[in-house]
Order: sequence, then C-alpha cells, then structure tokens
Amino acid sequence: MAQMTAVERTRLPAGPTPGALFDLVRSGRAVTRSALGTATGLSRTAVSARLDLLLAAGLLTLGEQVTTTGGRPSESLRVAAEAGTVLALAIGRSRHQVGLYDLDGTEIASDAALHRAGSSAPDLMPDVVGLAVALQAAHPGPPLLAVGMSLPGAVDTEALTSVGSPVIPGWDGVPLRPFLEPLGEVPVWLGNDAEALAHAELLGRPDLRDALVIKASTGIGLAVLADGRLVRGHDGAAGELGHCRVPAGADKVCRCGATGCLETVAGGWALIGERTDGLDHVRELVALARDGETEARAAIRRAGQHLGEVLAVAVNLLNPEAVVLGGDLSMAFDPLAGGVKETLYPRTSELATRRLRLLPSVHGERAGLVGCAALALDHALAPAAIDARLVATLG
Amino acid sequence: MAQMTAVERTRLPAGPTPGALFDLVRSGRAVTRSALGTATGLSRTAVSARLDLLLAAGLLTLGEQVTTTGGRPSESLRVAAEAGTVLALAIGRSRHQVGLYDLDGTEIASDAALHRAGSSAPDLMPDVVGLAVALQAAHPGPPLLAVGMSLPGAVDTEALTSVGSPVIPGWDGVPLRPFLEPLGEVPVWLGNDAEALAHAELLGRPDLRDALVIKASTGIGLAVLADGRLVRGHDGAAGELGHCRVPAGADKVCRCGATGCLETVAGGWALIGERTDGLDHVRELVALARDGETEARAAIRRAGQHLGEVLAVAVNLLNPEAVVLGGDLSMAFDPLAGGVKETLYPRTSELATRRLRLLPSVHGERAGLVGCAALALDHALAPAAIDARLVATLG
DNA sequence: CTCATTTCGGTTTTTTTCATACATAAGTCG
DNA sequence: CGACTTATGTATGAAAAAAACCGAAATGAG
Repeated sequence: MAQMTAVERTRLPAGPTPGALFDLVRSGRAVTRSALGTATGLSRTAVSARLDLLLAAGLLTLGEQVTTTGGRPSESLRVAAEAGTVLALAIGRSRHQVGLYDLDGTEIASDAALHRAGSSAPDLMPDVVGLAVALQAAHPGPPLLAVGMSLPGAVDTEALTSVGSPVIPGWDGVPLRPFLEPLGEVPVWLGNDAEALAHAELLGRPDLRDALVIKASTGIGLAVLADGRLVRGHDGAAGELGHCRVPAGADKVCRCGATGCLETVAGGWALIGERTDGLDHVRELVALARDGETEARAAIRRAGQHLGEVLAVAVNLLNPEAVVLGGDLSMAFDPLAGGVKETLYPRTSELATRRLRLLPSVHGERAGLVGCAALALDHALAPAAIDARLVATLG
Repeated sequence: MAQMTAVERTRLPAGPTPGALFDLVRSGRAVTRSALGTATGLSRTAVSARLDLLLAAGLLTLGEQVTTTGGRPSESLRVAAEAGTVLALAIGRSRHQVGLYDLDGTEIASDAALHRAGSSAPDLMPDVVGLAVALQAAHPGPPLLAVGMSLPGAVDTEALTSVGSPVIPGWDGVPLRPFLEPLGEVPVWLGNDAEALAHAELLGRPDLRDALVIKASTGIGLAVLADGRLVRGHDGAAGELGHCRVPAGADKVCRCGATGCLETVAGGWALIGERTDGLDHVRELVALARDGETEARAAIRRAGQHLGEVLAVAVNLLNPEAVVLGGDLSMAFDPLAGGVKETLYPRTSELATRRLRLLPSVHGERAGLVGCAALALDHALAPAAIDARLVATLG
C-alpha cells in the first residue's frame, strides 16, 4: 500500500537523495538501514522511503545476514549486481580488450585481440565493437547501462573523440559515437588509459584520496588524483608525463616530434628499441625481466630512474599519499619501483615522502579493462544517474 | 509576524540551505530572489523563507540598482559588509603585514612592519598580534569573525603550526594559537603564503578553475588549483616548487640543505646573492629592474627561465588554464614572464599550452594580505559556517 | 496621462515529507 | 524460557515547500 503511493509520486525526496543512499551502499560506507540513518542524519522513516524506491526499482537488493551484537540483526543492503551490465572497451596501441561486467564490478566475460599498431579509428572501431556485440550475444542477460572506453592520450569526453594526440594517428578528432551505434542508445564514457587505471585503483582502494597513478607501457601516462577526484585539466590534457623533458633524453627524438621527452629513455618503445634482438612489445621485455634476464631488469631499472626524476617534481607539487605503478612495465614491479625510488626520494622534500607509498596497481594485467568498467560504473551508478533513473521509472 | 515564527523555529530548512543561498549571493552567481529560485530549483516561498533568516541575522542586506526589462525590478541582495570584520595576518621572512577587512573584502585599515629575518615564533608573534590589536582598537566596529594567517612553507591547519619547514627555524611545530589569545575566541585559519595568494586570486577571478599560482619572492612557492579547489596534498605539503631540482643548480647548495634546488638559481635570496652590491631584499632588485637596470632585468629573466623549466612539468601534468605569477619577483612581470615563456612553451605539449594564459596576480603587492583576508572570509562565510551562525542566533 | 503588460514579491492554502511515537520482529544472553 | 537488545514497519502530527492568489512597481503603447 505504501509501495503504491510511492510509485505514484512523481517528485523525488529532497536533501539526501536516494542516489546518495545508493552511493553509501555501493561504497560500503553504510550498508544497513540504521547505518544509513546515522550517516545521512535522516530518520528511519525517511531512509525507508528512499530505500523502498531503490528496492522497487531493483537497484538494490537485500544482502545476507549481518553479525548482531545481541539484538535483532539488521538487513544488509547491496547493489543489485544483476540489474544491469556495463561494457568495457580498452583500446591500446597494439591490443584491444573488451569485457562485460555486472553492476558489482564482477567480470561476466571478456575477450581481447591484437591489432596492427597505428590502425585508424575507422579501421579498428568496427572490430572492437564487433567483439563487444559478440560478447553481449554470447551472454544474454540484463540490459546494458553504460559503456566505458579508454584510449591512449588526451580525449574529449564530450565530443567522444581523441584530441591532439600525435601518438595514435587516424584517431585525432574522429567522433567515435557513430561506431558505437551497434551497441544501442547507451551512454558512453571515454577516458584516457591512465584515467581508467585510476578508476580501477579507486575500485580496489576506495579510501585513496591523493595519488599519482602511472601507466608505464609503450608510452608513459599519468592520472592525478587530488582529494579523491580525478584532475582532468582545462582541456582534458592533464597527465602528460611521458613528454616531460629529462636531461638524459636531450639528444633523443621522441615519437611526438620533440626532443628529450621522458619517453625517449623510459617509454616501452624506446626500451625495446635499445635492444638488438628486435623485440616487438614491452611485454616481451617484461617477460624476460621476470625470467631473470639481467639486461632486461637493468633496462627497466634505468627507466624507473628516469621516471623517478619527473615524478619527483610531481610529488613535490602534489604531496600524494601514494604513487601507483601500473601498465605493462609495472608487471616487473621490483626493478621499476627500485629505479623510481633511487631518484625520487633524493629529489623530494622529506615531508612529502615521509608517508609516501609506492604501490603496484591492484588489478595488475587486467587493470586497464577493469578501469574501463569502473569508469562506466562510476558514471552509471553516480547519485545523480541513480536519481534520474528513478524519476524515469516512476514518471 | 512571519518573522516571529521564523525566529522561533530551531531547525534549519533542509536541501539548499540558507548558507548555500548566501554563497550564491556572495559569489555573484545569483543576487535576486528569482535568480536564486532558478539557481536552486526552490520555489519563491522557500527562497524567501531562507532569505528572511539571512536578512534577520543581518548577514545579507538589500542592494540597490537592478536593470529591469519591463516589469517590476527585482531587489538585489548583497553581503552585509558591515556585519563583521576579519583580520589578515601575513607573515613573511622579513616583513609582516596585518589588515582589517569587512565582509565584502574591502580593506578598512592595514599596517606593516619589518622584522629581523629568522625571528622565531615566540619573538615575532607578540609583535604581529600587537599590531593587529592596535588596528582593531583604532577602528572599532562590528565583531571580528575570523582570522586568516599565512606563513611561508608547509603548515598544519589543524594544529595551527608550521611543519617541517627548514626555511623558518623557530617556528616548526610551535603551536600558534596561544599567541593569538589577545584577539579573543575567534576561529583562526592558517595557510601557507602561496595558498593565500591563490585565495586572493580566486577573489579577483572567481571563475578560475585550474591554475598554478606562483609566489616568487625570497623563496619560491606554488599553489595548485584543480577544478576550483586548492590541492593541499596528503600532509599539507603540496606546492614545494622551490625545491624541485633543476640542472643549472646542480652544484649549488640550497638553504634547505640539498643541492640543485630551483631556489638556488631562481629564488630571491640567490638572486641578490649573485650581486656584488649587497642588496638586502629581492624587492630592491625588483625596484632596480623596474628602473630599467639591465643586469637586474636579465637576472630576473634568467630566474623566469629556470622557473619555466619546472613549471613545464607542472603544466604537462595538470593542464591548467592559467599560470598566475605573484610574489615580489612578479612585480617585475615582463622580464619574469618573458623568461618563463622561453622555457615553458618549448617543453610542454601543444594541447596543454594552446589556451594557457600567463597572468600577473590581481592584487599585486597587496595580494598576500588580501589572500589572508580571503582565506578568513572563505571559511567564515562558507555555507556551513553561515548555517552554524544561523542556528546559533536562532537557538 | 491612462492603462495594459510584465515581472517581482508577499500571503494563504494545500500537499508533501519528515520525525516522533508506538508496535512488532528477530535475534542474544542468563 | 523469558528478559533484553537492536532493527524495522506503521500511524500521527508537525513542519516545510509548492501552488495559487494578490498586490506592487516598473515599462511602454495609445
């Protein structure tokens, strides 16, 4: 009966909105009715009213038992993982991965394929989307709520396109939305690869507030997390770590056309270029390093040293609590982190590094794809999005 | 009559709180009742209820002129400048300034004095506070609502003390609240000098979202503004620009004990150290430069070049819309900015600098003091503080 | 100059929402 | 098993906000 009147109303409760409660549940900060009450300051009545909406819409479900301290156990709430899916599309320079995730962030299925480095958007996008469509078809289920997608380099999240990236020709300024048409009328969120990595990191460490998330692979990118928020910059071009100048690269020409970029001495493409055995990809170099090949380990260590030089400035500037190393190169964490430490610590203020931690990315090899899923989930399940979804189902 | 019931109630309206409306008025985003209605989504009734509280508490007053488009002109609202004052205390290495400001940010009076560089907190603080007390006594008026204070180096805003700063010995870890007792039971907000500068900048350019605010004086500091918020870092130690390493300083020992810091080639203390005429302070060097002395201008230009090298990394990383040059050195804006440009632009990505502006700080010589006032005002007039003040007057 | 028009803002009425109070459910502990 | 503790559903009353209504203050057309 109360359910009926709830469904009939057209406006959403004010103040702490249902979406805000949903977010508390999703982040795990409050998962019971009473915890939600104390967290929001709302009365049980008001909390229940909002939860009724969320439960009726199928966005939340009742979880299992909760440990009790002598009284009636509270019902725990959790995100209805099966209420929808999101699609993750991680596009790299030579490889693309697609993954289907539920609302919990649990992977339902994923696939990956290699492509020719330098493939243009019109060449590659149909393949990527085809893979995604096939994945969806093979795993029919709840509706697709959002797509999260990552590209190397700077992106324009509004126009859904890569911008000013000399690194992936054939993509710059090409609107990508048309290619995504086979997926239906679904919102698409685009980020660059380092940003996606940061989202994955936040999924695994929700309490991270200030961090630098590095993606060290063929190129070198970075995402800045300040007070829990991703810094995108005025043109969405923040995080250009790879093309900062380092003295050691002074006479080396970068693929961006400039001279002296960090990438020329620490980028994956430069590292394999230094070898005489014609490796195809950094991953092969990392594999050698993990097998114990001395020269590969030394090369990665040197890359870490150069990376540390530039990171020192970033650490002095932003005083993060953690530097997260991700990307293919970070799979050889010890030599890379070792090199970073050698140059980072001597060049930073004691105060800024006293509590600084150097961490490997939580999701390792899958971080890029998980990050795209997290990107989609963070937008699709944002408080405002949840509220919008509620008014849509109620109106 | 409606006024009476308003005063009698004890709880504040929910949703968009009176403090939120106050903030819209203060920032100028909405200064009429109807504008506030459309900005918040509240009905005119709800807006009026909140405004009644704010007007009754004397925090807002009715303004005058409003352009009308054929209908009844709306009453404009403005912050009741005379409802209180804030005190600004800007403590530098060799000079301290105090200022009394109204809630509009208009200066009522100010004073300044030189002190021996290296004075300890117990030595200096009584003088500073004494100056402030004298200023208050000379200009009796509305009650003091907050104190904004700035120090060079990293600060602990909670403990109200300087932290880990090798630059101002005799301050590190000394709690400053006891010294401020003569000012009464007033909230005190501490920031570092560059932070204060950023607050002053935001006062003059409220639409600034992403910027680097430089304080180039005896030392070199920086404040990072990301998405309109100040980045303080995990330990409040963000902004250590002056002690980033530059190649040119490789063999020069910094006052922090390290070698190769930016300050050794671009800090004010280093610039006057290079001179043979025994200048006492950068301000004298700047005065010479403004008078056209070639060598002084060249020195400042070289400092700008070194500054630009480090800024290049920061710009690549954060993609700000503006780099604001403040501090004593920036009073010689042309040579400093010229030097910065020479090294900054060639070392940054085209995308990050396409729309980048290099600006002088809005308040010039007074920016430090204005920044302290802005720091106090931003906290004293924050939505939450306004709401707290309302419940205090109503309860 | 008068009057329609437009927009603003105060007042009253009605609806909605929330908190308090009460009742009930579901466990633990002695 | 019953006292106790905690959690949640259900009514009732109070408060706040929106809607409707009305007066006020300007412009501009005739």
